[in-house]
Amino acid sequence: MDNPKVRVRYAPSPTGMLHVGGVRTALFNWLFARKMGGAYVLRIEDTDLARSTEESVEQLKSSLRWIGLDWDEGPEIGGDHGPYRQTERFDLYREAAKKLLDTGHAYHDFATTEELAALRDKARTEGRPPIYTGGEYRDMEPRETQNRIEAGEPYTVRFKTPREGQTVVEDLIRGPVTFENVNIEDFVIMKSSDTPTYNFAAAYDDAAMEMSHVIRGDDHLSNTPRQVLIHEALGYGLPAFAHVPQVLGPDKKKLSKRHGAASVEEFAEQGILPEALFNYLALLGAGYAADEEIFAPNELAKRFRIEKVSGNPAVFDEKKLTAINAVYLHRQSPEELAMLAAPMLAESGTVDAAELQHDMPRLTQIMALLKERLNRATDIPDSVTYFYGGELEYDPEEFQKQFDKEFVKENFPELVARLEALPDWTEATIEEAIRGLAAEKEKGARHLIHPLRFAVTGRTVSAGLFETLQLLGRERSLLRTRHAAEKLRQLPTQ
RNA sequence: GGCCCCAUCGUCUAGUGGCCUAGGACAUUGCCCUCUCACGGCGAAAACCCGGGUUCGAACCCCGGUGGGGUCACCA
Repeated sequence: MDNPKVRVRYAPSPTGMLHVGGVRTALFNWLFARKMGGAYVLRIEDTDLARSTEESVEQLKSSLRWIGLDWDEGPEIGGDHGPYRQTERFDLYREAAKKLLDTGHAYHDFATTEELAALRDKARTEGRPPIYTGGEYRDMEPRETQNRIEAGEPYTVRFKTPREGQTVVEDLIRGPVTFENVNIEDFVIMKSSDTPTYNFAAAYDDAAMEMSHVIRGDDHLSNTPRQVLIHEALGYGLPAFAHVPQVLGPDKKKLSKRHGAASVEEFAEQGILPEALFNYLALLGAGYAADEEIFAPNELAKRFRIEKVSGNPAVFDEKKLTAINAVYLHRQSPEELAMLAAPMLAESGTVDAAELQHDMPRLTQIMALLKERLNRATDIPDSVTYFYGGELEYDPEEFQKQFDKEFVKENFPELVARLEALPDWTEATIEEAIRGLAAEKEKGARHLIHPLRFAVTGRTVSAGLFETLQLLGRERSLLRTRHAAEKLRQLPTQ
């Protein structure tokens, strides 16, 4: 389904980290472009000189790449419709503004910020909507305008919005959305600094870059009639619009930092795999059939249908993200997980870097044993600690709970002895020793297994005890069981 | 407040007038498996916001209300 005419874009403003809401719209654009065989372009909307930073641009790009949303045209890649940063397109906007001025679609406005604020206040107190229609400037004599400009009076350029009629936004997700023109004020297109406003730059660029579809957050829906007006005034055709709903926090408010993790980087730090975030976000409100939900990017793209995207806002559910992440984690091979784990272990200081170096095979075996139990990559360091190091510290209370039993006191030393006497240290021989002893004493094996597990891992939960013991190794296992047996002797007899 | 959008289990959703005694997934929970945990298997509880229409028949269509969200800048 190749369609070179299909062109979509993700157009973030580099004023912070890439937000999950942002990735999701980027994701929908990417999915749509892939599905249609069109182009997905990245455009940086950095016209707000005060808030845009180079650091954000870099973060944006790396976050996008991390999750796998590579762009076909844009910064670093180039393309036929560049430049792709709005700060590099100022001349184009000035030219377009001039065209609008010349054709009577825009005018110079000399009202000061203070005057405008006063007007708004007045309207508000009178209970009228504060819609600015240019006053004396809207239809000022060209001569007069010229004089003021030459006198050095500051001005903005405003769009001359029709005072009657309506503007209809044809939205792929919501159908036609109608706006009365009287409710749209004469908005600024060029600031007094001779730089464009968002609405103007975005509309111009979408036209100039020949976007066929504009897929973006629905917080832009109320801006859209203005952009439609600009397209029409400039004489360009309209792209199709699709406004996707916001991503909300559990309190149904727009998702933000105070809901915990909200940026792509934070999720990465919290042990979320890129493919898991990708999959989860794609599912969120995209209207895929619900029978299955683990899909690779290309599969997601194949099934994507923009008109199926739900119109209602979706609550971001970390639990479900974690569940999907667990699926992806479990699918990794032990080798891949070991590669993932090694740097984490070294960094957290759980394991000596040198030891890791020469013992990747063992780490791999450990990961094979543990992977079913992982939910997030960040679970790894804590879950492997007891596979390394020597004697363990025991929580006194739990120790008592595990060992202060008649049967354990009587038989644990014997268990230790039998383990020590084992000719081969394998899962099978270990199991046989333990079960054998339990059988002789006519007790369930669990009466030995639980205290042994605690002795050897310092925990009450772990993977299967026999395989764990084997992987722990004879030395370490015996060191710890002896240590535990020693402590057991010191337990006060009551 | 004006304008705009939205409304099915706690959450994401399926559903486009009869197939719905409303399906799935996550979360919750019972049981089974079992050396604990996890996995897996089998169950349970859990929703069509309200009120009017239209229709032989509405979760699905229309209107109103209510609720939630967005937006009202020389920010994007």
